Amino acid sequence: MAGRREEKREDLKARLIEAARKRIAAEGLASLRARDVTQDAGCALGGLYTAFTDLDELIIHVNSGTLKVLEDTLALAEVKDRSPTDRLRNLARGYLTFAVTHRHLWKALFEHRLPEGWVSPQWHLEEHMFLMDVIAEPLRELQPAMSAEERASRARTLFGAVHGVISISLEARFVGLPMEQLERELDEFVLTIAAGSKARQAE
Amino acid sequence: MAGRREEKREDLKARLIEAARKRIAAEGLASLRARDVTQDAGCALGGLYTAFTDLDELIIHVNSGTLKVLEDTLALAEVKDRSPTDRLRNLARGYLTFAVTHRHLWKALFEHRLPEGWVSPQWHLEEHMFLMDVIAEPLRELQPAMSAEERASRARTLFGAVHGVISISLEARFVGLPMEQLERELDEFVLTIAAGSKARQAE
DNA sequence: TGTACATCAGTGAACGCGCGTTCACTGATGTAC
DNA sequence: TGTACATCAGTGAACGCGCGTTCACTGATGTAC
Repeated sequence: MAGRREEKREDLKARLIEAARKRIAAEGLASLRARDVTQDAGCALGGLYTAFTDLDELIIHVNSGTLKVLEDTLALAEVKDRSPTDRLRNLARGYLTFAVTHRHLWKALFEHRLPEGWVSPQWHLEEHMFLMDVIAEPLRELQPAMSAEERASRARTLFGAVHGVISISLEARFVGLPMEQLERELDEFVLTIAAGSKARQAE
Repeated sequence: MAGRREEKREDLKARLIEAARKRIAAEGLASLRARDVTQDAGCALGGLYTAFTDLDELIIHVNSGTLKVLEDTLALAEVKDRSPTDRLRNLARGYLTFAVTHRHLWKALFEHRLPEGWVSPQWHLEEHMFLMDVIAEPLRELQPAMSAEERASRARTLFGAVHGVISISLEARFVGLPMEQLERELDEFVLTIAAGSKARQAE
């Protein structure tokens, strides 16, 4: 049983990540405190620094988990045998659903900034790629003539636009009614873009 | 000369706002420190609290000024006698130019959060409205049948989309090439939306 | 399997510091005569 | 215009506290025989 130590270590890491995840989900990234997390995880304050180098590294692990959940949500939304336009619409809807149901975790993905001069580890940067790939996929069908590079660029634009529309709506204090209207607005928005792309491609 | 005191007071306020503006422009909102600002403004630390209730109020005044500059930039970009589509494109370009040339001040508009439970004063909230009005204006020509309410909603969506596209591009670390390509991408994006809107309206 | 020693994960009190805000003081502006 | 007093803007040292991180210690896990 050579792995008793490593086993405990992994368990502690997992508990810390889970505790941080819950805290962020409940109160937002800005309210995350090392003391709260370690208490929830059932270890001493210093324990955090035996499992991770610092709080930022812990947050990166939480964000990593959030991206995986997002990935699953979008995979569910994608339904292979639909038209590319339908698939883009479903991706946008899936993203909206995700943003609404995991509001704080979703915001944490964009709010977290490393201290000046630090960069996220490569493995985490790569996790962001899949999002772009998922969007680029229906685009290929919509505009087969487009180069992979252009498509990547277009995917980023499209993501930025959808993200922006959703952010600005969820940011607005007056919550309550929108959701349904927001979904309609978003649908129309994505359909317009998709139709525009198709029309241009047909020229 | 009954105004000597008030005059000095206004002067101090102006110096503090200007100092804070420069600091934010140079280093970003997150690095703003009361000590730096008061030193730059040539007053004692406590002086800030005779002119403003706290640092947040000072930041609101900086943001207010930033919105005015944005307003001017967009007014210049608007050129009344063009087609509504051209005007929308120019607005988007103007917004991009503004974001690029006043990167940190622009970001500060969105980064600044009041402490839990506080709200911006009404006069500042109203300053945000003009942006939506400016966008809604060309939309009216594009879709005369649309209700004012729908138009407002659509203007917000459009703003969110353009803002999102620009944000995600400027956020990406690899600065350098984009700008021109970003402008082209943005142009095409806005034209697609405008064309889509027009097509739908014609149905 | 049992004993003696070595290692190192985990502890939590203490450190350290950044930074917004306060407050007793003072000197410039305003008022009264 | 000049003098005596009152006010209050502005000063800056001190406060206070939140909070991430460290570090001397200890007890559980691992190793050697």
